[in-house]
Amino acid sequence: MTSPRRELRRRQLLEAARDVFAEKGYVAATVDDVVARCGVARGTFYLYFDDKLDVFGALVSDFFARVAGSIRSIELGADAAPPREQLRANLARVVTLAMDEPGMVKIAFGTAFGVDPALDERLARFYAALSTFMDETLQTGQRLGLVRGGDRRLMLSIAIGGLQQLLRDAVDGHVPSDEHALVDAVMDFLQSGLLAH
Amino acid sequence: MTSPRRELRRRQLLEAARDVFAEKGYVAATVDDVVARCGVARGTFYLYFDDKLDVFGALVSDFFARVAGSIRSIELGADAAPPREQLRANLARVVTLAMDEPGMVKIAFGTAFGVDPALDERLARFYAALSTFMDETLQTGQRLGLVRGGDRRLMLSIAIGGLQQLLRDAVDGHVPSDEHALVDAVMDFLQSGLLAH
Amino acid sequence: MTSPRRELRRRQLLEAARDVFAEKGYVAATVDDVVARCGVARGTFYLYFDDKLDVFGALVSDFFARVAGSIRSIELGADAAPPREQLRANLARVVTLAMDEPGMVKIAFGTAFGVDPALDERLARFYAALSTFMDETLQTGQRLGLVRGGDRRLMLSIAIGGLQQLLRDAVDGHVPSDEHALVDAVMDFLQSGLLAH
Amino acid sequence: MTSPRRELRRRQLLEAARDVFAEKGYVAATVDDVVARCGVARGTFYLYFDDKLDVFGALVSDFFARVAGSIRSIELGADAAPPREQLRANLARVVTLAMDEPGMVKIAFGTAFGVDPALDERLARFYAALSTFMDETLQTGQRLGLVRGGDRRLMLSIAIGGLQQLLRDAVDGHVPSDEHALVDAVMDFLQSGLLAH
DNA sequence: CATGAATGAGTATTCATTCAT
DNA sequence: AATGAATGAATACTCATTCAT
Repeated sequence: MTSPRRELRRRQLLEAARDVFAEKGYVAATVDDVVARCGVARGTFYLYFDDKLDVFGALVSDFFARVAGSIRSIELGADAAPPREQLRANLARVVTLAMDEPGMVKIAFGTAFGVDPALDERLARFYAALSTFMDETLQTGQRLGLVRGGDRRLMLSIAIGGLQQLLRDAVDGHVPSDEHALVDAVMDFLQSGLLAH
Repeated sequence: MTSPRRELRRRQLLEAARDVFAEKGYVAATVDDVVARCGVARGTFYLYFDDKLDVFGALVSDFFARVAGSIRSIELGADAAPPREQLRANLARVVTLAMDEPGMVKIAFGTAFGVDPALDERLARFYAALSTFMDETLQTGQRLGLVRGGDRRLMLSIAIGGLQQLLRDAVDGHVPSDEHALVDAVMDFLQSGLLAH
Repeated sequence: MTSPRRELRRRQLLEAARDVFAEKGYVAATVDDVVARCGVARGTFYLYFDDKLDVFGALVSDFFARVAGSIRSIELGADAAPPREQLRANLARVVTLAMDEPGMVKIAFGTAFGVDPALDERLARFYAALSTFMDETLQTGQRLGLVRGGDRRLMLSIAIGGLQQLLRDAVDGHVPSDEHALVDAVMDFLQSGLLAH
Repeated sequence: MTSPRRELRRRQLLEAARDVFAEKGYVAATVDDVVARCGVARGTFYLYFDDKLDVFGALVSDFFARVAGSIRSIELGADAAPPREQLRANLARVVTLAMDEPGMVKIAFGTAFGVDPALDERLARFYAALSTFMDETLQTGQRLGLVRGGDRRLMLSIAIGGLQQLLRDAVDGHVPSDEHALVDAVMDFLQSGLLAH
């Protein structure tokens, strides 16, 4: 059904779209840009995707899936690593993934609402899924006394926003993109905040 | 030069633009939407602004100025309030401002990059200014031992990103928008991070 | 509200559209053709009409209204002309109208179903209105003994189809377009059919 | 030359095309629709037909041939049936054919002019052929005193248009499609027109 | 000051047709 | 014979901006 040739072309288009979106943003990017980068004709694009939003969705949903897939549940067994180490390892995987896919970081975290209602809905779904997932994690953490008390929604909003911005800035070269340093910075923030004690 | 009448009309247009941008986003918003909301003709818009980007710039630069203006330097004199209280007071003023101008929060923090190179540059300038301003504050804080050590750019990226997201979520109704609760949440984060001790 | 200038331009566009539709048919006609014939820019068209279908609708509904408006009810008063004369006069007015607007005859009677669902609906509404109107007339005629008995729907289908085709052929030059001859031909058909007695 | 297998496939494609054209109209119908209904690949279509217009032509010319073939010349021999009966029999055969092929009625009588110049020409040729054929019949009828006098082109235009419309309406369900009733309606019209005597 | 008619560049999308496999 | 991937011409529609009145 999906011949290897077809699969290859699809992948080519996805990569081209990713690069174009990352460079010019979703709105400014044209289907023409994408096919030109692929060296195929305009119509070819529509053999693989319904429209511009469809590629965007494919790109973002795949990226979010990989992000989610890189996060492991914190194990509490006697022979498991300390929770804080597991958390750091999760963070490290996410950071690595992000640094490996700078384009996707720009796309997934830099595409604003309000451009296209259909796009909005799509992004909202992704964020909601991510949020729910993280909320459950946090809830468990609180129950186990690993996470301090407080309104989880507020804590999450700040934490996710902070991580997003850090990754975005790293990708844009505004802050150093050394993975270890990034992970440390986040861990420090999560452990101690910003102020001296 | 600027008759009061002219000033009034300009302000009307600015408010209309703010509302339209907040509702539909910069890209989807049309000059037509703006003038329709004002009850003036298409051409009138161009008597007050160079183009669409010009209103956007006026809106955002004014907002950033007000944000910056609401922040007071931390005083260390013997009869000054404790630094932490001053920090909280600053935060409170920013949060109040943001909750008073939900539209501007959406616009300033929710406008996508990549829509228009000129717009990108404009937004980048504002963020750079904000970042520089905060960096100086942080630097002072570190020198005085009020802020823990660490790479300030990383710390700032996380803190600013976290605050932005929190304000955005509050404005969008994703998290409760009680000002006191928001301030507390940020203060807690700055003081203790997320993890239990 | 509708300035005379605006009204003029609208009329120009309507006439251009009518000519283009008549020459190339609804499908083959492009908005470009229409504006080119008017010497205005592409966008101007959309200041006056929602889209291609909108002009078509305006054209056809106006034409049907004029056709309907040219038909007078048959008067039966003592001092009224004989019904057959009144019928002939009605027919003559319709034929005159049609010969004055050959383009509209082509458009109204030569645009097929199946091109565009929205178009279909529009045409169907017009035909339904015409049919209802004629049916009532026929019903009255039967009651008064002026029209022979029989299934009115079938009689109408044949009569309307016959008249339509005659007008179309006259407009296309397939049959002579002398108005008097056309009226006579239809009257003869209505009175005696085709076969000798 | 034409293997039975090839012939079979061709027939499949023709029927699929007929159904698709009847459902969506010539313009809206796509080659894709046709091959999809056949379960063959896009390219296969072009192994049997030059292009879209070619199938249309094959369909319509075949249908017109069958219509023409169902009409017998009026015999005048002493032992022949009365001419009026022969006329009715011809009519009955045409109506039966039409009701057996509702799709073809829609296609042949319901395809718009102006879609494609080549298609226009093709349809015009068919109508011209039908018209010539009928004209000769009518001429004979007039010579024999079976048909009343008058301009044959006008009479034909009305009669053909009336029959076409009746068949179309029957096929579309706008009028009852009982074959006997349809034939009677046409015969009545040909014999007596519409008005009472 | 204000108007609003006019402009025209810019883009997503469809689909008949070809051709290498 | 058959496939189906690829082509690319063709078109409707939007909207920021200008300018004559």
